[in-house]
Amino acid sequence: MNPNEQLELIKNGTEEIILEQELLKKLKHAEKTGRPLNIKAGFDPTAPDLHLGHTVLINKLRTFQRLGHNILFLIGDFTAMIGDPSGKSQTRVALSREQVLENARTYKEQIFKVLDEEKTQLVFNSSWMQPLPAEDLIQLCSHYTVARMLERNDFQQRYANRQPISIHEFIYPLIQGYDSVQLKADVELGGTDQKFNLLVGRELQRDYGQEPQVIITLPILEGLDGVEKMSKSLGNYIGITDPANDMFAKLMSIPDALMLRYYRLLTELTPCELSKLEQELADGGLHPRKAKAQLAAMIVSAYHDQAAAGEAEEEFERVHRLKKLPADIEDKGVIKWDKPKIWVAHLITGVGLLKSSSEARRMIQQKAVSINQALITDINLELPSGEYTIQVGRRKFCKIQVECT
RNA sequence: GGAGGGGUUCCCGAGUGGCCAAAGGGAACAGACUGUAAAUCUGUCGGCGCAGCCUUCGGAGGUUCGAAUCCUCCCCCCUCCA
Repeated sequence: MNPNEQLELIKNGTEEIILEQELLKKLKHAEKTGRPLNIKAGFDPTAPDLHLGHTVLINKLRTFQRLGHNILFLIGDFTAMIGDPSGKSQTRVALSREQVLENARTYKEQIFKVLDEEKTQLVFNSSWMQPLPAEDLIQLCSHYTVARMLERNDFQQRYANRQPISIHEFIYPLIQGYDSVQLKADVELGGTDQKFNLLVGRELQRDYGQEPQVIITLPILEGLDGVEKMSKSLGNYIGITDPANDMFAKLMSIPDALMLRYYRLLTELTPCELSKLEQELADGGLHPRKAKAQLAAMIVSAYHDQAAAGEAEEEFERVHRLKKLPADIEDKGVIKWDKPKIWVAHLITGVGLLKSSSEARRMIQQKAVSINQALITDINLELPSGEYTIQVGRRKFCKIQVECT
């Protein structure tokens, strides 16, 4: 593929490329010399559960990989000790060597669902940061000023709002930039919230006498709520190792307004196909529910397979549209009770569907509890020995055998 | 070193002696409706076999008939000045 075509493909779905001309130049140079570009992307080893939000970037890495470039998947095990201060500021605990390696292993398992293992280089920034003498670190710090650091949006805001900023947080962008120097990165990818850090890399490379990297920022994917960015800590994520049924159901629960964005960022639809889809949705030719199910099926197929996607869709239909019991209900085994009858609330908590009998009481009052498909209305209901299928709300089910004595 | 601000139920945040299990918002959960766990509306949202009782407002004491609110000591966080 010629450099111009490559550029088009790379551009699709990106937020910003700094600078596009430089990228084109690099692509041309790579083609001429046969030396592939070094494509860098850094990940924090503290969060080894990858979710769809991460895949926006990983998919872009795959694009580069398919174009024959060299992927440097950087695990920021050294920087993890600082914890990226971008956005929220929560001091993180330093990880042990063992934990880092363990997390790295988990990363590998996950990223190679998307990337080609053979062609991906996994690097750790501790390998050059650990041995770096203090003098050199100080020297590194001299390349940047406090005023310039404070240009970064979140630092600026925190400073203005009298929120604390620790000195070591200033070092984070510097190290990230220094990683680019070490790796001689030609391109670095990151989320839009990484823009500042990525730019520091350019400046440092220049200072260290290298050709500055091109930076490509990618949109931050919103989570299931459609507002906050997808993250594990906010609980609004879809993990790429989620079971097919969960993945499908979670995708069905995104707000309609988010659908096209998910299509654009998470599937391989071309811009042309996307606009066609948008058109169909707008003129009512395509039902939003169908469009969403199709999206869900596409994504589940990518991380599981087509058969799993089909089954997940059937299951979803069964439980949520037809409101029938799911195909597989967890069997909780036997519960023994030393009285002739058991109170429903105790049964529900005993089986672990709810945490307290107060909660069970409320759920019953809200008409959310059924036993053997019959709605429970009496809060004082007591049950004798027998087998029961309990349902609380739409999503919690279990089977239990009760033995009263 | 000096001055000031603050720690409230999952989160943000009100409350400065009783009407406070604690406003409001968010999250979450449930119900209705539907096109789906979209959207919208309504409700719930510490525990307890619950019209009652018990435990909560950084920690420990104290004042009071009564404290998240007042006093004492302690712990933690932040800002400004130097």
